[in-house]
Amino acid sequence: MKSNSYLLFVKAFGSPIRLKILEQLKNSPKSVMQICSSLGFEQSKVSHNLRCLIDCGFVKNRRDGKKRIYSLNKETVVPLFKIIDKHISKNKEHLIECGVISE
Amino acid sequence: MKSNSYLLFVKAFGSPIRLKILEQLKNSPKSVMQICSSLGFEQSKVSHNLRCLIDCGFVKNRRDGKKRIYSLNKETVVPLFKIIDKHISKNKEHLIECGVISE
DNA sequence: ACTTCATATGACTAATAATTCATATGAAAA
DNA sequence: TTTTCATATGAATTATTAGTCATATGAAGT
Repeated sequence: MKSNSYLLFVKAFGSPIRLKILEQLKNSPKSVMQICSSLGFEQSKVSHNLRCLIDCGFVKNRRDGKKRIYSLNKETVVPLFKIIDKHISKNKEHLIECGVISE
Repeated sequence: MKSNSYLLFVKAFGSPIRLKILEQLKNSPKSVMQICSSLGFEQSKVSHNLRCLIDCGFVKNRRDGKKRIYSLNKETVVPLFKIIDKHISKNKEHLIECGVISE
């Protein structure tokens, strides 16, 4: 069964903060501190979540002196966002009422 | 910001059991008990998660006498699975090592 | 080599989500 | 109209995930 890799994918993706990080990186590659300050999050919080995104292949990074620059794996993330956009625009009214959300 | 609807989407999608339910429905529409027995899960567990999938627009249902038949919103779910498949096949070795997974 | 800056990581705690259990609802058959 | 079958739901418990804090690492400059 291929659920295990699927699981990996959806769990990594299914998180508010990781979603926000991906949205940040959509525009341009960024260092950890850049992400922190634009989102108002702590460094280690962002680092932990970036690790997860790296592990699951949604982002990659490269060293730049002392910094580390993170960028999107666009091949996966861009079409993913497109599907979500489409789904949301087609189901807007309905989605408001869902009970899973806490934030 | 559109994070809120995105959030809704990714949280609903980012769950092992909901993923498995969606995989079941990929083949054909099913009643709650059919899903239960093919996955070996309890009825209320499945019902709760189906509610979430309904709320977020991934599945729809219709009554059939005493039963209720659930089916996929293929327009969203099928392309979603395609992207995941592609991502997994391109990142197979790497994905194994990810630390987010518990199951 | 030591200090600093940028990031990573581990362990603990806090927040959130999933599961269970008991019960409710609602359609159909007796 | 009551019994049964199929599913839904609420509340409480348990499990999982995220966040925090302290500390480690590692590159670069002094």
